[in-house]
Amino acid sequence: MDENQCEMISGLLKTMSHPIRLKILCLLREKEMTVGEIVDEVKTTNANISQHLTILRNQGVVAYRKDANFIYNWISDERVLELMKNMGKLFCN
Amino acid sequence: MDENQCEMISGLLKTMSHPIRLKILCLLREKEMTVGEIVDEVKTTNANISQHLTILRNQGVVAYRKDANFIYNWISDERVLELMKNMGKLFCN
DNA sequence: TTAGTATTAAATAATAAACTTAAATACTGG
DNA sequence: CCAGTATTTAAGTTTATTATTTAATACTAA
Repeated sequence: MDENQCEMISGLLKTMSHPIRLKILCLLREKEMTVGEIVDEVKTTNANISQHLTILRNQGVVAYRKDANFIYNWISDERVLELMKNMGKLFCN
Repeated sequence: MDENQCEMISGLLKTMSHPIRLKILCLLREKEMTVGEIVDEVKTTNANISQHLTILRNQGVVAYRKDANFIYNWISDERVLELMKNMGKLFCN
């Protein structure tokens, strides 16, 4: 883990470390979800979720597609999925 | 990963996500180090390192022992070591 | 085209985290 | 005890992050 990799990973961890964003990633582990569905699961405003989704997208963790009025989101980085799985094993047993 | 676990893990990730703190954890993977040795490796002030070490200790990630004038630090949470190893595998190959 | 739903954007306000500096504490060896 | 080294603490300032509010955009169905 050299200097650049350290920077890169700390950026990723920062993105993942907000409770709302981690919750979103948890939800998206199973299946893709629309913004509205996420709002229903996470206790905050629509605008707030939208902002957190923007951060996740900018980090390259979440991708999205449009369909009619809805925007579907999913975890686009396979490594992040693996990392979540590993954290689950280590800290949730 | 329930609500509480989510909170707990996001706290841990937040602690790990600062570049200086992640660097410190990287250094401590190999062996325990004194504060001064860490300062020599990381480009910032003594006080700054001390503050970051306090955060790592409060999170329960790093433990320390005193020996004469020196304070030796090491990673006390085996799961964090595992997590670092996993991140290395996923993002540094 | 209009009303309605879903989502984003922009600006501000509130909160938290970080760095800097200077002073304090803790220990050692003489 | 004193001088020197290692480390921490506290206070102040700066910077970054988060939440809130309001307005805007994009699409759909009637």
